[in-house]
Amino acid sequence: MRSEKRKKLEAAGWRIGDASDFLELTPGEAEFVEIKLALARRLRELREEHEWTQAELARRVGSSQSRVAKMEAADPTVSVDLLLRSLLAAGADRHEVGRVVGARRR
Amino acid sequence: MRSEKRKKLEAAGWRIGDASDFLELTPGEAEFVEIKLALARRLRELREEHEWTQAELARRVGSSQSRVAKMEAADPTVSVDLLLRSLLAAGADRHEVGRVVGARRR
DNA sequence: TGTGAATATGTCGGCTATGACATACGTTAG
DNA sequence: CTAACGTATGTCATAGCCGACATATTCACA
Repeated sequence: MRSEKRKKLEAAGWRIGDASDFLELTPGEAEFVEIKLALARRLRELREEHEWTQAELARRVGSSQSRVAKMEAADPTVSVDLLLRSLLAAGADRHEVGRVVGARRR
Repeated sequence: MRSEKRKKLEAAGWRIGDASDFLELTPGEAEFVEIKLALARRLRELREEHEWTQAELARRVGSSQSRVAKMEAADPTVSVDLLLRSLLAAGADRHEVGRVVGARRR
């Protein structure tokens, strides 16, 4: 499996091979990336709990299978807005989203 | 003061006078708007606690005074991404953001 | 092995959120 | 009153996210 560090850097919009491999994120940037990762993980969990395909979730959200795949991968082109809307469409409520955002590593 | 109902509709991207005055939001849409409003409220609180002007916060976020004003007003053109980044730049951590997102009316 | 379903990845035109700027409004002090 | 400061509102060009689509990859099962 790919390293957590690498995953976070890619979620932050970086690509391996960039000179930025050695750059650090500010605390705020790091927190932002972790929040996105947590939302993405929970989205996949919820989808699987419902036994929906990505295409099925996409239909419910009004999006596409490829974008759902990118959401679950915390792709840098995916906004928190879309992750949030998708989580809510997948049945999460405010309280659960807050729990996901605030939780330390699962 | 403007009614809460109206504030939510405007945050959802609607304008008074629209025929959509009578439309309802789906539960997910309503939750989404409430989350945005909660984040916006907390951002203003944090800024005021620091005794920063909107311009000062804008400088720290890398944005502009007008956009900070729009954030705090939960303007429909501001993303949750930007609200999140701003909250983190204002000193909130993951846990606090989660608390804000998940909390019922303040 | 092959074959189909699910998921991942890459790309693209269109739309939207963005920072910047101008300017209006509100408040407080002189 | 006026001036200074903070905040609100409107507009604009551009960057970035969007759904959609094509295609590659992975997986399950026979």
